[in-house]
Amino acid sequence: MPRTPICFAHDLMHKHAVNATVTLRDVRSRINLVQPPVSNGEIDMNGNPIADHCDYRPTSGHAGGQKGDTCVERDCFFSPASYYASIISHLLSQPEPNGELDPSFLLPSSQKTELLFQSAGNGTCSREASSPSPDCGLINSSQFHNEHLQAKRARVENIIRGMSLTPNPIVPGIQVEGDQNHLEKVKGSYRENKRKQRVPQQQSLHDISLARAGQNGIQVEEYLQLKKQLHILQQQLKQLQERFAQPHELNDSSPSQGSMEKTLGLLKEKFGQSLDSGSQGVSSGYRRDRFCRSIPKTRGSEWSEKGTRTSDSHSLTSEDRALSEILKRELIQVVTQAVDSVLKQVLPESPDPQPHLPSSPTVTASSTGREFTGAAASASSKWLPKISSHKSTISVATEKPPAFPSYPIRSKMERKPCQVPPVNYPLVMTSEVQGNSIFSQMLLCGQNSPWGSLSPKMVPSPECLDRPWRPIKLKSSVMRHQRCPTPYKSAEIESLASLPASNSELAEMQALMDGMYFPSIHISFLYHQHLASAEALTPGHLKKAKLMFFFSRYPTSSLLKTYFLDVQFTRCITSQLIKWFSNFREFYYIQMEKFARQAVLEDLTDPSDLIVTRDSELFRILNVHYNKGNDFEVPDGFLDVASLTLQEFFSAVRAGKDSDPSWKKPIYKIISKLDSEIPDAFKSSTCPKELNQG
DNA sequence: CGGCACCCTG
DNA sequence: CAGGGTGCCG
Repeated sequence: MPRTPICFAHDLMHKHAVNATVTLRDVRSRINLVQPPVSNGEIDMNGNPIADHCDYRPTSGHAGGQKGDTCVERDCFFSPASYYASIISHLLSQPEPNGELDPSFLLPSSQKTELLFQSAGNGTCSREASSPSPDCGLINSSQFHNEHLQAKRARVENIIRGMSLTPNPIVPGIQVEGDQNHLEKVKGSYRENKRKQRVPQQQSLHDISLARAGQNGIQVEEYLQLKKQLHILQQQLKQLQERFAQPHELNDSSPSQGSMEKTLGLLKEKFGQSLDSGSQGVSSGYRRDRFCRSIPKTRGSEWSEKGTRTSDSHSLTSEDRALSEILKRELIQVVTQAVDSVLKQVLPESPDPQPHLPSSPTVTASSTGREFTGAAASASSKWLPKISSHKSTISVATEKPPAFPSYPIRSKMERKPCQVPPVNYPLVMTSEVQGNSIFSQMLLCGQNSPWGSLSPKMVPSPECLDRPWRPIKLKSSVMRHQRCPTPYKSAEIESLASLPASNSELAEMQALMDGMYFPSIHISFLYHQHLASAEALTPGHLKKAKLMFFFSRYPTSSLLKTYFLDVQFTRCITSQLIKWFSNFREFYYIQMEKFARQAVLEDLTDPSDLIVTRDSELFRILNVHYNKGNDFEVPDGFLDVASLTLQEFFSAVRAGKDSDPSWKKPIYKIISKLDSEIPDAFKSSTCPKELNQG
């Protein structure tokens, strides 16, 4: 019987839920035209008419033909051209040796949207509003705090000594010259760094915040105050960086008093000088040099997590490395927290979970499984920040290729350009932290659990919950998005550094520094955190793994390591995680086989009739298994993989291949190639907010 | 041999 | 979901 040829375009599909959705939906629609659908007799789930501009072609030879590994054809063209033109141009500009697509270019990821947005802005980073009056930071606070510093010196020495063996800290890199020792290391991640450091990002936060401030009627002073705080934080970050860098530079000799003196002198210098942006070249040349020198050695390792983890470790013990990593994360976390705090205040009217989608059709996940009109934004919306774009057309297209001409999304999806902050990144903090003085709060934290509360990688394991220094709850998944650079990276902070600091803020900074200088508490705390995080996998990890299964059926152990950063991977833990996924697959394949056999019994002939939709029983079973509570929106890509799996099983069973004891292996091989990229949000232990609720 | 995947069992 | 067994692979 003549079949409708199908174009699966799987290389796009399985990596990009949105695209895949369109393709399969389209396919399904066509199938529905040819013959009634298997289960539910309605038309296309979206109620859309059948688009007819996809050039279908026979694909996988299900009906007995031999099937290659790829099993799909890859050419599928839609209109309008605007979207696909960009795809094509991307393809042309991104020659991949293996012919694989860059998974990032279709997904409506934060990165993409952000790129769009950034390209919409102008590229300058200096703004008048960022250069307020430079005369409010002239207090000589070294005098003010001299005694205090003296008193702290011993402790500072102590921590410096303690950190003398720690590897290179993380510092937002700016330049790499002038440090041959670390040049090689930096090279590896330089590309990524460059990408993260792009000026437009600074621009975006800056302008956006400014625009918001103005729009919302927030007083300029208030805004500037916040910026000042950011500035202070940044200064403190620099101090930390230098503090890390110094022991490294002097690692031949003992962490000397000289190092200490330098650091303290630096501190004094900063406190004692205006931080006038315009004139910092003179007064801060020394600092800047030092800062920049410290960058190459510090930047390389953690901001690009992959592959560099071990690069800085020749002479370090694993414990030192672990401590270093933890410290690095804390730094990132603090910056993130500060930015969140500022944004929260600058954007006070956006506590609404989806404030910039007021009339968006993406509002609900379909509990019934039936597609909602906003399916476009559904697939990744929970995980990837939606940063609106001036070019709403492209933004929409990114989220869903306009393969459905009648899709009424465009007008509804338009957003105000100023509504940029990615609200899908929770800005959830306790009220304490939301207070105006985040530094005081940080200090406050420091008394019990300095920084520990900010650890992004701590899963609240039972042991942790009982710790006296139990962290205040602070969630921010802004951090650690390797492939989704948020607009709030250190570059932004840097851009705000041209602000003068007030006396009180300097005092706060001092206090903060003091808080950080409790070495004994601090170090032991970090070690405890580290050890605690290593012990076992928790139910939260299991749930996370299950959700990850929607994206990856065959994760490698190395991939798992990158997504379970709060787990210290022993052989046992690794095996357990691997085993989990093995169990997941087992259940998955059992269901697939079951339904495939059922379809065979029902005398279905065309494998392509077997489409797993959200309202199919098979999906329901899978969803219950992997997504109990239905609090995570299953990506469409999973439906596609499930459909293909089902079809493969169906074809095999129908062809009688199941008489072969190893008849499933070819299917496994096929499915194993359909893993898609797991959203970066999973890298954060706080990422899927659903995980923390359950 | 270790690591991994699959299978079977409880 | 974990344990244990088997088989494959580098």
